[in-house]
Amino acid sequence: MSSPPANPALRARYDRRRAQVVAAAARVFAERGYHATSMQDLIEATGLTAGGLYHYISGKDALLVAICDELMEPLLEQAHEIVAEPAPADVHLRELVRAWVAHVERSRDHMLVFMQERHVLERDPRWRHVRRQRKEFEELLADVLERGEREGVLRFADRGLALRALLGMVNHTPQWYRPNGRLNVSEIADGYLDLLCASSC
Amino acid sequence: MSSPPANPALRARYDRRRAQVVAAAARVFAERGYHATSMQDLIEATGLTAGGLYHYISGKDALLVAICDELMEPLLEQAHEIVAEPAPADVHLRELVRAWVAHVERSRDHMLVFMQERHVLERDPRWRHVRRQRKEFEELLADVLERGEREGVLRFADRGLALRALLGMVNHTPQWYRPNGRLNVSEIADGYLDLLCASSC
DNA sequence: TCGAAGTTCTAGTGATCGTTCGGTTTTTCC
DNA sequence: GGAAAAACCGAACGATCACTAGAACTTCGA
Repeated sequence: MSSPPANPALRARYDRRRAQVVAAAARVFAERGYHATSMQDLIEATGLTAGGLYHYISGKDALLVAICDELMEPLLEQAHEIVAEPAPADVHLRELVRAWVAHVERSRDHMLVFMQERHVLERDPRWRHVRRQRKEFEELLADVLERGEREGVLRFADRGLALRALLGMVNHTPQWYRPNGRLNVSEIADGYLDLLCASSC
Repeated sequence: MSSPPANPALRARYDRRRAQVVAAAARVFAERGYHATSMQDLIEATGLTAGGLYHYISGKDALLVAICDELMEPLLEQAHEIVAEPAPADVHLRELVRAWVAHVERSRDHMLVFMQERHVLERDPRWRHVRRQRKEFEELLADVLERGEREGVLRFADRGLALRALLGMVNHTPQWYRPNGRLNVSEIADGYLDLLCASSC
């Protein structure tokens, strides 16, 4: 991989092209899996050749990191904005889940890759920051659930299990969600919330 | 791979050894992922050598199929026994989820592999029967939910979404479940059911 | 129009992949 | 104890893997 161009205008074009490469990689990784995808597959998906592809990335694993970053950074930023607003915990929870499920629509491939290659990310020390992002999001959720009970606006038979169930439900969504399906993303998010706190909120 | 011994006693020993090989493969696949695991990894995990390993399996993919079969066949059998008993649908559902979650404890590695390599199984025509088994189990669950509403013992805001949520919750369980953890498998199963039908059963 | 910067291509590299096969050791059974 | 069956070994095989070097082409500013 060469360094990106210094000229700002050219840099913008470089970034745009690189984003196309990452998006194509996300599509193929989501379909075939990261390890099952060869550079040849990526070459065909991008329309480039080997050398051209390596002009934009340092290696196959850099693509995986880029995909995870593109997923988690905007989600985390959005999440922090939500909980920064003064509001009761149940409102925060609803907005968090809606933003999260909305990501299924916006970045379905990214989420599928992130879930599918979880074990890769969990083990490699190079990808500690991806692990930290996931952990940060889950802790943010856990805090909201805990605060909800303290504020009296949420109640769970078992808060820990409720968190795990929520993570399971939402993270499983990209496996079956189809655009123009029967339910849109806010209906799905609200449906999950109804299940999670049918007895409280 | 050579054919298994004809002699029944020797055949039993052969099968036992082969089961050990499959179990070792499940452990490594669950940790590293199917494609990321090399035959060298499996050789080290089994304590055999390349030739010895291929005495029991026809190839790497046969191990994946064996793992999925070991998971789905007993689960499906158990599920059919449960719904064959005369009982209301809510009872069937509870027993189904309990049996299912119990599989997390019994075959955690198998479940992790089955979930992680879902995309492999979904695409390859050789593994149609594994897909059919998964589909059969999900349809069995769907039938119980539908019957529960018809019988008036279950009620869901959205039955389709409830099924998807249940699949997400349970299939996500092996990601966080630890033996000797705070909750045992029936507590987990009942917790899921409380979430799923807090307003009905 | 010319040189520089940026982009893409071609033709490979060594390493590692899953797998094979002839041979050796161990076990079984009469 | 001896022959046959079974279990296991390990040095290879060809294929494919991720990746690279260097040249060719394109785009851009002056």
